[in-house]
Amino acid sequence: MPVTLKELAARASVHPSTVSRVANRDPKLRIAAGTRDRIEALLKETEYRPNGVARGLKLRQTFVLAVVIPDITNPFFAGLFRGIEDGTAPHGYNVLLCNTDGSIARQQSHLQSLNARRVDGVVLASTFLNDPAVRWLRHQRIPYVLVNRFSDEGNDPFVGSDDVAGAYLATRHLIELGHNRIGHLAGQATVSTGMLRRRGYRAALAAAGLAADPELEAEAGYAEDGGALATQRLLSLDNPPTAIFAVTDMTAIGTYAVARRMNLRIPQDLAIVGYNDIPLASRLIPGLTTVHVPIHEFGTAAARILLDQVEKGEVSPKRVVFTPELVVRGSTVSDFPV
Amino acid sequence: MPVTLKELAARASVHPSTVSRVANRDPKLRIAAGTRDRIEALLKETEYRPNGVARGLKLRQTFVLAVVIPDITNPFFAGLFRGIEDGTAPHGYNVLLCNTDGSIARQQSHLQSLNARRVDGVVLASTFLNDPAVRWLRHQRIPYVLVNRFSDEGNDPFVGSDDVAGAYLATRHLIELGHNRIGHLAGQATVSTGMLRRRGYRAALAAAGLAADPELEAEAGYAEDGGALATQRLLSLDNPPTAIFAVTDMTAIGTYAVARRMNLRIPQDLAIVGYNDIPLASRLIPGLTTVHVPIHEFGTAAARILLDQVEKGEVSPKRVVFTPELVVRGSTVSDFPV
DNA sequence: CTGAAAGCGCTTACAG
DNA sequence: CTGAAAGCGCTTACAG
Repeated sequence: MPVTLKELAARASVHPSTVSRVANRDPKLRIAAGTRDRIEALLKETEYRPNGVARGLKLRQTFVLAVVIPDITNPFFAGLFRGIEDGTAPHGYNVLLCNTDGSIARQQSHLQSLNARRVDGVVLASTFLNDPAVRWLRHQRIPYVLVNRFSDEGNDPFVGSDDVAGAYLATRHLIELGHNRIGHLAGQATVSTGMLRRRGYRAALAAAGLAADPELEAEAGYAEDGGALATQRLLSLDNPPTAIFAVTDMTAIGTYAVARRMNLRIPQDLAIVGYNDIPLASRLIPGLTTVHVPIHEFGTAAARILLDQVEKGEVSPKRVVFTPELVVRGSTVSDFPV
Repeated sequence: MPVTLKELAARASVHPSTVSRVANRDPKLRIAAGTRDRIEALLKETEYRPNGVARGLKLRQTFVLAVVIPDITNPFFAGLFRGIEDGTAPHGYNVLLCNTDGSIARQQSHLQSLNARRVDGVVLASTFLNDPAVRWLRHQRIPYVLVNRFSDEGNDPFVGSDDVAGAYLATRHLIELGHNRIGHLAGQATVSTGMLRRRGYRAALAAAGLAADPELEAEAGYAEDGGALATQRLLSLDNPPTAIFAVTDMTAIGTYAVARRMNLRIPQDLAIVGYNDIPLASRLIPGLTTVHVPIHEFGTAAARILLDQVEKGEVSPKRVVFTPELVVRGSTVSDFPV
């Protein structure tokens, strides 16, 4: 058992409150130099650190935050987590990690548990459109920030990228390369990134005077498996696409797997563009052309917004929206240098 | 502010202790059926959940665990974390994630902070040989389990694989393919996996009657960068290796990058074997031959050991050591099917 | 200048 | 069968 304030007070023959004030360097504490020295020596000797649980109860602040994401094995979320940890650890916070696997039920059960633990704030990166969980967070007055995906247009603290613009860039790039049958591996229509990237894809087609063909849009989700299945569907069309824009890099990796199985050359037989620029994207062969977003900065920006709420009680929703950039690699341009 | 026991008690005209007993389904509580119904209705209506902080203070159990790892962006640790979460969430625990980036100082500062928070237990996957932090955990009587790496031979709760055997398998595989200049990208000598995999590598050479050449062992660490640098060193030898056994898959990925830059064909010009079989290994082109360990099971096994200590107070150190298996892919065998 | 007290929200051994 | 009390370990407004 670690030492308590009471024990220390007994050993120093002072009141526990005095030890507490010395330990917390209370600036308005006037105390005899000898007493202070005695207490400080004791503090050092015993390596006293206040019990965080008791402190949390009294102060109504736990210095614990939580990150709720679909899946940490997706490199996007691993990078995001690092950004959040890097942004909050210097301020004395620890971070709980909760994976939902995209399940609404698991998300809600995690949030309830986090609320019972009185975490100081939540980073939510697994939200979907019109998410009741977000209303619930608001209602419970739990500080939160949404990352990457939003729930309702405009009203929540949010960090993300301009998904329409990013998808537009990706699609226009393929058009400029001469493709006119461009498939889209779409995210879920119930998720903002899915909806907006699809919108950007369509907008780029329209701007180029290409007709939108519903057959070329295949719901694929955000993981490799879904990407592979949807790719197969697109490639088995009578008039298959020559290029694919995938809603995320992980989805695009599913396309790589199918292309390989079918002996299709990338990009000669099938060009591919992803989204996010996870570290893995540049390691694929050929490298994956993708829309770069600053993943780590998503995390640090979210950390800042959350800490502003927790520590300064800022109420006004803040939004940080990064401008995405196209990164061209070998999956769209065949003579791309290694 | 969430509702408290006291408020509920006032509304139900009973004592808070009675509400507490109903909420906790105290089996030895005798109570008038009407009173119980009234209280239960209130509990449901208000969605009462006891304040976890207060509960933790009273019960001396927080239902919070912590995972300390080098870096969550390394897929090995992401998979490990999922195993731990999957093994502990059903029991009502949440898990704090702490990254050390291999820094001893950060590891120690994290552990101190976790101790102050009174986490119920710690999974430590960032330990090195003779780690004072492990002695400290023992001394503080914080339940813990080491994963993948151990600190002192034999005495701590531990989950890992037989590193010597795994490295032996990897090296023997290269020998059987006819290689006799086999380089080793070694982990740190201060980390058990580094030490033991090097030992297995040497043992396989010796068993085949091949002389160990110190020049062929290059300290590379556990990340891509170190792997790339060490590979360059090996390949610039007068008599460079024709094959490389890397201490981890991530290290091996550094070798891929160098091979690509130098226009070396894998495996014809340079064969490569990794360790861990992270999901990425099979996605590389060619696929990475590697030593498979059950990453997710590392996590669930560690969870079980930790929970046994926390909930049953088991003291005897438990060790779970998995037998690694070689997975052959295209990085060592050129006609390996896709 | 320092101490005593109250209280954060629970749980549970003890009374009645 | 239910209630009252103590106490987990802190912090801080208030007394003296």
